[in-house]
Amino acid sequence: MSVAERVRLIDVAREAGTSVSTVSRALNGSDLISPEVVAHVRAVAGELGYRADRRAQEFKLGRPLTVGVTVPDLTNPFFSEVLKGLAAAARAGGYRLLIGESGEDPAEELRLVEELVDHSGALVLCSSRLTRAGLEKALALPVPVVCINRTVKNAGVVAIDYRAASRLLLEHLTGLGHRRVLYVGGPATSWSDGERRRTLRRTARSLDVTLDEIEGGWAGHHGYDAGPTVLRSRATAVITFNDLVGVGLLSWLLDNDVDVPAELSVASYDDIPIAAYARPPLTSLRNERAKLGELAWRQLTARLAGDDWPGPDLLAPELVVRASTGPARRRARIRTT
Amino acid sequence: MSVAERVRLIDVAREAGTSVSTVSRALNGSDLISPEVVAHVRAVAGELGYRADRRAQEFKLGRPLTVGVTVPDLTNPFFSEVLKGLAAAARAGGYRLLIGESGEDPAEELRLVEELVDHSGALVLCSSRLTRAGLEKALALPVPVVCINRTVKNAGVVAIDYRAASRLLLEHLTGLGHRRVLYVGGPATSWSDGERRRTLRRTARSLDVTLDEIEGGWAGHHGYDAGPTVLRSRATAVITFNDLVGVGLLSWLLDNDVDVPAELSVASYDDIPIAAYARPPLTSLRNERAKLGELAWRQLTARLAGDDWPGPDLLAPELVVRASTGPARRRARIRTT
DNA sequence: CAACCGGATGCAAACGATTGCAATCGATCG
DNA sequence: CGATCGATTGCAATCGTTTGCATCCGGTTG
Repeated sequence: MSVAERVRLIDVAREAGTSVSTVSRALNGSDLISPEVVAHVRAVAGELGYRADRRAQEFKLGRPLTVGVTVPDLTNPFFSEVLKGLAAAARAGGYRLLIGESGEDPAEELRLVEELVDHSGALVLCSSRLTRAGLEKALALPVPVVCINRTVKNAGVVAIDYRAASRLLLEHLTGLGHRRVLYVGGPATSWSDGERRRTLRRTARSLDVTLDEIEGGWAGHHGYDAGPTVLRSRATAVITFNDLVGVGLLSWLLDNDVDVPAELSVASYDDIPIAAYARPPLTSLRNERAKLGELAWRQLTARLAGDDWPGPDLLAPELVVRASTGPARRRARIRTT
Repeated sequence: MSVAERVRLIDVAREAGTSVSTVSRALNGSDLISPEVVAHVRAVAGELGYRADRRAQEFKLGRPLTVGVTVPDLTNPFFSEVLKGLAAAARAGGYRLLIGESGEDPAEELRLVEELVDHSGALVLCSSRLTRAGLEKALALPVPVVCINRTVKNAGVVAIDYRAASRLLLEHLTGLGHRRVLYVGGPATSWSDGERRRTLRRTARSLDVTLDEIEGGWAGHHGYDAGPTVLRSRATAVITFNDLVGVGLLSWLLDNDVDVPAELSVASYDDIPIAAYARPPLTSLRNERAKLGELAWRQLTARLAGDDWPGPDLLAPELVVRASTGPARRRARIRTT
């Protein structure tokens, strides 16, 4: 049963007693063919279980119906949801998604891009970790490129408005009386980490808040491992690169009897589902990730239609306040671990 | 810059002063061509930035270098990690992955399968939610199909050994003195939920444990929403369909001052990363998800090489005991919420 | 009645790559 | 010195589909 012979156009033509051109036109809904013939051909095709060979089709038509996408990490819900939105939009437009995961590695991402471009008519780079030089190379490829969460010239750009995001976070914290805040950073290759730092610094200055920064990463264990350093710092509130890091940090703090938020407030970016189920539930910045994917598709279709790139789309986030942030207090004691 | 003209084989041939056949052979490493010509052609191709048109290549070769995969939900880390393993293995074999998400919907999955098969030379159905009839249809398609976490005839099968899994869980709980256990189920369309139930019942019987079952789902909120029902039950331990549900349930229990594990033990399947960061950390069954993907690829290559399907691959899980399970106690009180 | 017309259909040429086979060349051998 | 041989290279067919153009047909018109 499995691995049967493929039915081709010519088989349908023979069975229907017509030529391949007629069959092709009938199936593709050309108005050059008489209705009876169309009906007959359709019937025969259905009977024989004909399915067009998409490879031959795409080859002949020359225009690939596939969009290549890269993400740093498939297991991060942020990226999965962007993909969800993008996939839905692309599918509605008759396109398919070829997904590649770079594993947070710029070199691997470049390899991936070169591979994907051979199969796709367009490229979407989600939170690209490429170096500047790598990005140049990608943009020189003979297909349109959209970047999600990375601004770049001569490409489509869809990003979260980190300026607004950082302002929301810091205003929330200063409103609670915090004057000293620690940022636990993300991967050095991440453009959005850079943006978070830049906008946090700038906003901190304007709000007269002292901002400290340490290195972190993108996953739960990065947050957990940052625990001791966080505890030693003199900040009364912590902002983490994303919720995974935030949840990891919370876990360490609870393991070490630090009362959140009484002793230390924690807040983060992204608001992925587990943020709500963390202990204590994590204050975070909600963003419409699926919409990022949708907008990327919109930019792409505009470009594929021959227009110039529209301007960058910026998505404003929304602060979801939960129990992990509270009024600033004097730190109970300086501990060492 | 963007959207430049494609360089074709004939352009390289012209520039190099040879024929297309020579160029093709030179680039593909045929030993029929003299080394100097190979070097020259390679140089010219590089200079011109030639990249083979994969559509033409695949078309001509007839064998698609793409594998279609369906998953119910991209945001579930379980599936992402299976994809990771599969993608890595496929890539190493020179294949690409076309990924489709069904959104836990059997009808959508069927549409997806029919779409993917047109673009792929093989199909991997990950935790397929297809109905029996739908699955029959998929298996009748002219490509080999591998099912992950679903057993079926005339297809490759890779699955987690739920019999062993359920035994590990229940033995752990009975070892702690639990005699009445509640299972919070998953989606009705899930084969693996059925397996979990079946093996739990069977093992419960042999261990003389009373097993109750309620309906649940696949996501955190399903666990959270099950909270009241769980609390009303007379069980001293709960097993949830997966960690997302488990974490959601834990969150509800903590919100409602139920002491875990003193009053109620909670354990689960899958051991995704957040299980370790939950409060309390969740006892769960670790499985090698990436390996599931790898094995699926192995089955596929065997089949593509013309062999029969090898037998099913079963992966034994391992119990990771954390703080969410503890000795059974008399329930403090029956509460109503 | 011949010329014409337009709708319906078939013929054949593409698309870009691979590959069996024939052609070419210089060198070797009898 | 001509035949032969092996190593290279080019010619041309091919994959399945789409599509411009020619063809064919019956019916209408002058």
